[in-house]
Amino acid sequence: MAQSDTVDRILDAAEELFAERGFSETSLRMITSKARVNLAAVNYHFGSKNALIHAVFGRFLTPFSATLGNAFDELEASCKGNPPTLNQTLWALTASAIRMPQRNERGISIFMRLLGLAYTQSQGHLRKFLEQEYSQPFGRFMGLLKEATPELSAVDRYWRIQFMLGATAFTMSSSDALRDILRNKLGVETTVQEIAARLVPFLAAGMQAHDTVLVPPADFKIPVA
Amino acid sequence: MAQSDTVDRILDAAEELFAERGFSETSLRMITSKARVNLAAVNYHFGSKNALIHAVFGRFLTPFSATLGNAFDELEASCKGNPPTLNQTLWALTASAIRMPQRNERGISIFMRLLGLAYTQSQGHLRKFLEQEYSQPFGRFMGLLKEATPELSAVDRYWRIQFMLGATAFTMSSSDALRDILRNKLGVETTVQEIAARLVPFLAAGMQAHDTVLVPPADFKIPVA
DNA sequence: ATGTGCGTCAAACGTATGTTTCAAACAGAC
DNA sequence: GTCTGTTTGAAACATACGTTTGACGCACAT
Repeated sequence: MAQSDTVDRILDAAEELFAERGFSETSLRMITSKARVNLAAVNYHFGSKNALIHAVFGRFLTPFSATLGNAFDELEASCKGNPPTLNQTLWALTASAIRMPQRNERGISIFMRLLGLAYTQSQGHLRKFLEQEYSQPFGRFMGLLKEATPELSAVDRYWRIQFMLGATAFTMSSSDALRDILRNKLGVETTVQEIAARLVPFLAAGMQAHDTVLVPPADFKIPVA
Repeated sequence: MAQSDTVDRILDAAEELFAERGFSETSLRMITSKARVNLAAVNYHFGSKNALIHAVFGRFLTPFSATLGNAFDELEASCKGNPPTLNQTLWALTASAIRMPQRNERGISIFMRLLGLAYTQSQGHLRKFLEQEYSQPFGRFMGLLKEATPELSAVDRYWRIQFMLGATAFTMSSSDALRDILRNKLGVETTVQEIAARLVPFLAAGMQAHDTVLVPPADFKIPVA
């Protein structure tokens, strides 16, 4: 019943509202009234709205990057010197995300949506915070991708990684809405696990595509690598 | 020197600022001062900020959807009854986007970034506007995709289309920044055409991936379709 | 010349935001 | 019980926002 109650209630409410509506579109008054907490509590406990945003990310990103590090350790150990394959690397990441202890059943959606927003919304302070706080696991993931796709040129790999990030961040950032559409249109229920299970093969196939350019329009200049 | 000047200056400034910073993060005062126009001009000419956002989209989406319609017409005519292939369909879309008359050299980047924002930011009014205004070309594109991938289940196709949209919108929406990084890191210059030439094979390969799930972690439940 | 309609302008409106203030309530140590 | 540092409470702060207002200037038809 000490501070923890207020702090956690604020973080819970903020997390949910940010995921629903974005950062600029969520006011402190929405957060504090959802958390049933006084308005001043946010600035008292966190200092500012931006610091609250950082705290929301830190709360799940710190344990996640630890989990991810362990997953990569296990993966590399089980490969005994050989570099992990692309599929293994992607699955290690995906499984780590999905296995994170959830505060509630929507935890994974919220997690993903927040990451997507972080990447998409141009909140400069957030990107800076994430870069200097979590560059290590990100760099390790990149290194594994490089080892898993030695046949790609650096430029090709760079762009394809961007494509993967895009497909993932974008899909996850609106996964709730997309699930709703699918339910109404085809009457199908979908879990985040199922989305991930469909996403990984898509990414792997794209990452390993042969670079042949098929049937471009006649007047469309194909650049040479 | 009539109204057109003011209206277009507002649209130009708004387009650029929206693409840079998003919708909520761009105030009317930023727009009008960049356009060197009186604050009240926006509400006078457009009625509201939301209507201005719609106008920005309409200005390039209306000619684009016409161009795209023609491209699809040509493509279907050249196929004489056979449905166009996935590659042909993707190239028709890509080439139409690239061939659009540009207001300046960054036109295509701005175009793509705005589309990405429209998809990502939870601006309800924008989504509604786009749906009721441009559902026809979008639906036609979806139909072509369906004919080009008859082997996919409806659910698989739905998700893979979302993945494609994500990779495209996301990459294009930050293509300026990504190009800068590539220039600084590898000393390589990149055009939007080159990005497209790399993106299309990636998308096509992902779209046609075999749905085999390789090397999932032992305790990761693979959902069955 | 004169009135009419359209576009511009500076100023203000009401509302909502993030943040600050300061008194009251509370905890635990002595 | 009293003191001390921490946490809450209601209220106000200054600022920024989208929008509205009414006066003003200017073209052009009468």
